[in-house]
Amino acid sequence: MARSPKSAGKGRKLSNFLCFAIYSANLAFGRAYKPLLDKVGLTYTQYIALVALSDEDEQTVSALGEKLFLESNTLTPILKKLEQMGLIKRHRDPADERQVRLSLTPAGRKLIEQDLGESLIEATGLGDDFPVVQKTVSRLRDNLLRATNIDG
Amino acid sequence: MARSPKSAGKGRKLSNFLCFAIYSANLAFGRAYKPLLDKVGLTYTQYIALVALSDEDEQTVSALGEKLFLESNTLTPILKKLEQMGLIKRHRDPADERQVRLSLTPAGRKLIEQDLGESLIEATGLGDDFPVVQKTVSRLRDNLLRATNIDG
DNA sequence: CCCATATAAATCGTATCCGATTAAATCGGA
DNA sequence: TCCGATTTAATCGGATACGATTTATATGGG
Repeated sequence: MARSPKSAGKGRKLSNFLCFAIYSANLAFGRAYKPLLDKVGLTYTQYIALVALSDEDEQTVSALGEKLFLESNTLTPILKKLEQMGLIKRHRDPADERQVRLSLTPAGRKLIEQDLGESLIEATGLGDDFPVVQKTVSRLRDNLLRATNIDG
Repeated sequence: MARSPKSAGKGRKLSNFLCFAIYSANLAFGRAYKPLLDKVGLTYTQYIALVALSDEDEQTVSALGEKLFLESNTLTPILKKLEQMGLIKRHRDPADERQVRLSLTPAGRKLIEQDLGESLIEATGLGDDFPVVQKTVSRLRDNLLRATNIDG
């Protein structure tokens, strides 16, 4: 919850914390997606996982985790649910039985191709700044993770 | 997970989704704070709640919820934990027994005044852009919530 | 005064996150 | 070859989020 360097003295206010802006913006995105995702019976995280899986067939759980910044403890239950819903297939890699390979089913691919959330671009109110903000926040994330892993 | 308007055709890639940038940046902040907060025995959300409580004494749960964009279903367990740790006091308002009033204890205030997370400002790698990004993301959040509540 | 309505907080069930541990499979050096 | 170290998922427990419901209190019209 690092604060703005500007507010040095007393103002320990939430509104000056970048981490709170990110935290609350994440909640807001989840709520904005909710009505859209309810229609197809997906949660926010399930949808993000599906998008990442649409990128490439036969990914392992670890590879998916690297894209999503998550690990098997979080992903395994979500992936089992997606499989149970008929949106993905999971199977052990015959060449290395430790790994589980993941692929979208036709139903899963069809769902992703609907481009849910396209309608939310306008709701961000960012206009032409949209790609700039996206890149800035991604860089912020990468910087934080790098700093955390070096001296954490 | 609204995508950049630029990537119209095939690129349904996670890296083009603003909501994923926010989602993953939030995870990154949580991980960056973890070692700092572990030292004082707090979780990320508990810390955010404490900062919001330091703003004003005798807030109600609802008022705190408006600042944090959370409701009593999420806050009550967190507040009970903070009380149990001796960092806040909770008591029913005698003038309206439905409401619970919240205040930091001296221990709670002392903890907040340590300015944990100050060290993370540099880790964001944003430099002078820090306050700009903070305001942009806050505006994004407010726009999303407004759009969600109007036609959601 | 009485009760229907409204409001505030708490409770409950489901779905994430995450640290720590476990189980199974693979790998590598003696 | 054999066994310890490593790797990959999965499991488990604690702490959020959140929709839906419940409980307790307050309010207002008749």
